[in-house]
Amino acid sequence: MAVSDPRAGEAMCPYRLVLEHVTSRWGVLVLIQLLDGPHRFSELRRAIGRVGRGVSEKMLTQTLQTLERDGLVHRDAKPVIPPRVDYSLTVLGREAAQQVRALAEWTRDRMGDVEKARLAYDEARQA
Amino acid sequence: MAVSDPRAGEAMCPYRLVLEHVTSRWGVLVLIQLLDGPHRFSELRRAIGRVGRGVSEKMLTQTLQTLERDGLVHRDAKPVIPPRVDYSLTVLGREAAQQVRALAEWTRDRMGDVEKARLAYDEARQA
DNA sequence: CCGCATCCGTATAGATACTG
DNA sequence: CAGTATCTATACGGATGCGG
Repeated sequence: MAVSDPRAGEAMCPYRLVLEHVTSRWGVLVLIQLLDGPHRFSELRRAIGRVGRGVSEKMLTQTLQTLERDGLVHRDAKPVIPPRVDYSLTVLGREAAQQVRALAEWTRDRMGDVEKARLAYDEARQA
Repeated sequence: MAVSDPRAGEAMCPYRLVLEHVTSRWGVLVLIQLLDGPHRFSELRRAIGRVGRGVSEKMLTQTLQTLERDGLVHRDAKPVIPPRVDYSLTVLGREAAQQVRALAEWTRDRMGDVEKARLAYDEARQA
């Protein structure tokens, strides 16, 4: 189930579930982006879209709902027309986001080594 | 594609791809487990199985191949019968694994807050 | 026997079209 | 603009096969 329905998903060591929410494909990117400060739904979508291929509306919704239910993201829906919803990190969410960002930055810094390893790997099993 | 075929998956900012490998469902658990030291294939499978629902052989194989190709995991196949294959972290992999473990430990520590948030969330939208 | 490849069925991720 | 319904693609697990 991963990031799908916020409620689903018993029958597993509960902390692993939260870990999966935090490390999920879009969860990672949402958390990092929200470290910048609050964002509207579309802002998030656009911001994430800028790096590689973007999120679909559905996945962003699901991800946000899951993170909100876990208490990592705060949702502030203003009753105006057109609707305006702002998302931000809770204190808990900020702690998680910082760790996730550190991991993301590490990955970027080490990309060179990874590419090199991949070349070696692919070359080694060149048929 | 996530953790599937080690080679697949162009058309995306490359570091995000590595991040997905590292944070993938089984990648996380493999990396953490290998911080303990080298493990055989079956040892990994059993060790991971102990927490919640375990990995299938297929997914463990895929995960290990992907991580090996990224230069995070070292594979040492001894030409004996019955076959024995030992997996261990590379220097690069150890760096990643430590960050991942930190995140996992944070998650365990904060489970209480998460559970509380979930209760509030579920109660708030009690139909 | 163990590590791993492959085929298939199913659950879930994910894209697109639609609603208020 | 924010979110939902519907449909398709794919990740994942299970069973099977096979070489060492």
